[in-house]
Amino acid sequence: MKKQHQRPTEKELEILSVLWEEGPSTVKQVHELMGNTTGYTTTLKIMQIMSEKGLVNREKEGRIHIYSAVASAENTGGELLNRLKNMAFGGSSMRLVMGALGNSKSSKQELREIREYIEKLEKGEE
Amino acid sequence: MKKQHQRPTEKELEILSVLWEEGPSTVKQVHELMGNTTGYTTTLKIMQIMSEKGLVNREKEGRIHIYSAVASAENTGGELLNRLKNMAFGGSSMRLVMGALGNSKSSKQELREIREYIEKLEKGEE
DNA sequence: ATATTATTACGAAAATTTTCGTATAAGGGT
DNA sequence: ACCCTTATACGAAAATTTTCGTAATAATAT
Repeated sequence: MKKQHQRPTEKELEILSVLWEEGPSTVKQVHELMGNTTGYTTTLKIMQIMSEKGLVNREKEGRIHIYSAVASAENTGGELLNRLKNMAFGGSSMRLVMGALGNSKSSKQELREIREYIEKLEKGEE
Repeated sequence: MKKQHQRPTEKELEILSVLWEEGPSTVKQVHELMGNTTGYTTTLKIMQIMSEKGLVNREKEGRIHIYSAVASAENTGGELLNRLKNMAFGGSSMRLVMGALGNSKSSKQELREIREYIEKLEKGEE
């Protein structure tokens, strides 16, 4: 049995990012959305590898393949966040949130939504 | 002039993590805190490379070297968070915070602190 | 002074990731 | 049928990162 949950590499994360945003896509679509910065076969190859690793699913549709992310952005992102929390913020959610909101100035609107979300969490847990 | 702000690699981040936590340290200290999972010279080598890259400072203290992180955990972590926000959460701070607080259950105490921090942000910005 | 130990320097092997070139195959158009 | 375009397969080069072995050097102990 293959090892589950391996961390995506840099390029793999880029590709996952497109798949999360766009939903199931062909190599061509992904490649174009990444800005054609590398050769087509490079994107293809990495997506093939991702398929072998189990990071993406692959459906044959006629003569082309449609790829889709196996893990959700929330799950994969959550794991990466968790790791980053431990690496850079001493495991503190507080410090991580400060790091996330401190630099990039968020809109008042956005801040209110986040606060409301946290209030909901506070009520939810006893 | 060297390119500023290059992203640390996996291992480099591990080492930075120790330096942020412990403050300026020797190779030996870092190596032990990382759990001796690889040879001593591996840790040494990577720290030397980090020094060349400008990721760490290096002070000669007698015959040993003391390394310290150049960028703060907040800065480096903030950049990585930003990248992750774009890659996995469509650039939304809201979704990122949800990802951070959603999985790992935070204490009421922690949640209150975070909420108060956000309230402060909300007041601070016009 | 000599041996032992601790620390750094350095080069290069090993492992991983990224990139590309070329070949093969399938469709579509003429 | 024949050519042209599009898509995949595959191997291997190139680039990057990680790991280690060995040597040099300085301090410490005997």
